[in-house]
Amino acid sequence: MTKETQEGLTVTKEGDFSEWYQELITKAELADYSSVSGCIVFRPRAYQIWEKTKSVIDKEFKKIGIQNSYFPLFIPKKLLAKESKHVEGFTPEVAWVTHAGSTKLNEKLAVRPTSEAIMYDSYSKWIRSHNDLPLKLNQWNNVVRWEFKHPVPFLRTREFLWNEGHNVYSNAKDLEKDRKAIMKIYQNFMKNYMALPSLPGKKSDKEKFAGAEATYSFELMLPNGKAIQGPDYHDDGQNFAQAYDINFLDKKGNTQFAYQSTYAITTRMLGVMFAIHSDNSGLIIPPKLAKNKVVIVPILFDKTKKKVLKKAKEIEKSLARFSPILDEREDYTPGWKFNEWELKGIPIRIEIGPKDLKNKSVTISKRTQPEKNKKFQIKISDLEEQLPSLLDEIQDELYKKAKKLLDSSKTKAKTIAELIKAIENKKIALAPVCGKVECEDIIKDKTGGAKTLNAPLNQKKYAIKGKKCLACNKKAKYHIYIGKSY
RNA sequence: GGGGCUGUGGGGUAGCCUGGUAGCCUAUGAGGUUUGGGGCUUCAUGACCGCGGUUCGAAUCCGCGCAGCCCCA
Repeated sequence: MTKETQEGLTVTKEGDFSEWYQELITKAELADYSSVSGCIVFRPRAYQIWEKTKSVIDKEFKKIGIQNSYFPLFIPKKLLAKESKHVEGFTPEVAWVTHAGSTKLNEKLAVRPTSEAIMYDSYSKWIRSHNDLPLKLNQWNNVVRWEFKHPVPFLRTREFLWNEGHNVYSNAKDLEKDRKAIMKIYQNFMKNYMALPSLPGKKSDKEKFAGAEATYSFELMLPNGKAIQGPDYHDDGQNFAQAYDINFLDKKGNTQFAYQSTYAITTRMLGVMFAIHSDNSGLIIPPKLAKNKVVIVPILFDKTKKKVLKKAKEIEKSLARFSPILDEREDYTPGWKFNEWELKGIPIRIEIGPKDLKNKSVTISKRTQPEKNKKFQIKISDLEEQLPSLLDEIQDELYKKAKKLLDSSKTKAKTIAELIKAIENKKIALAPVCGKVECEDIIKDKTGGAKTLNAPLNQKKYAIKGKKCLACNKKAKYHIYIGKSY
């Protein structure tokens, strides 16, 4: 039980989204600013969600043969420089270690912005024959990218936590299967645990990962009309294998370069989830990710205190599998406690007072409907049995609400004028493009900063024949979502 | 990359223009009274971002630094 208490939020989600988000994060005790600019403290309430995220996804990874490992935090300069596009992509935001004490290092060390360079150095030693493949290694770690845009807790931090998976195959076909399996794991996690719908798709050449052949991503929609990228998957083809000399002897005795993939989900997703689900009373988290699914608030009057408290403790015990919090503090009024636990996002509140005792029931309030007139009664004898379906109901409501937000944000644009209008309306638009980098620059310029998000994977659904690129008016090659992005 | 604004107890603010006692709300600790949607009350704790300058005297004026926010590219 926390000892700290907090005031509620002072601005609304609709009125001032960024101020609301900042207050939500600090007042619900999810994160705090640290003395290092751009680096936050992940407080227990947020970190436990990350732990759950890790454990769910980790289990799925292991089912398809991905093993965990750990590689050094530091990367020698010469290793990082091996793949030219890769190093170009990251150079501006790499933090360097140049000294040990007062001694200057012979070769400066990068703090990993991602671990391709250090991992593939080992991979090239380990992989000799087709019998060594596939190799599927993951690490749950931290990386540092010294961005200069202003940092936002979870959404843009200079140090963040993630999984970085790096798989190696002997052929492109296996890589394709790999992509489908991994994207499914991410998508299922977002949908079933985070209660978040997302748009899977392929990035344009301009927006793809530095060094990759192709990048696949899940795009989500924040309540302020900005798209944000969720987990991603990179098809590296043979690019890194060539740069880091990862080759093997195939069955016929020929030397071949390996095919590789990298994939990640980061702590940014926590921020996306907090932002999408929460309301003006504070944090809302899906029950499946909430550690304490229930809070019990006893209503204590002098005369009935003992009886009420005794029953409350019985209930606490019987609901142990939901990790209930029993808020017995006597120096706070029930109203205070209601507000506080709403701010902190406990999915279900159980009130028990003398009136409830008489009826052998408790008063229930769902976090998704905090209004006083939405409370209802449940018999104490039915409570344990009914809680799971109540929790499912909340999980479901959250998903549906998020789906509505996403669906209502989507539109289509055939011309640049339509696109400009869509962007002004804070929407993302599916538009036909030719795929040239210059056209993306035109789009960015004319829309005041919108960029391509990703192209739906099922392109057949959107006939491209006869359509023209909305930037250059030449033949379009595919449809892609365009919007302002975080 | 360019421009603007702001740093006051743990959080939010007043005071700054016009230099002289740092006020309020909240939180925290102890007590009393209360308790079905942020109750009342007593006492206590706790702050001028850093460095330098001007001055008898600086939160206040000036310079530099650091940090944060906003707008534009």
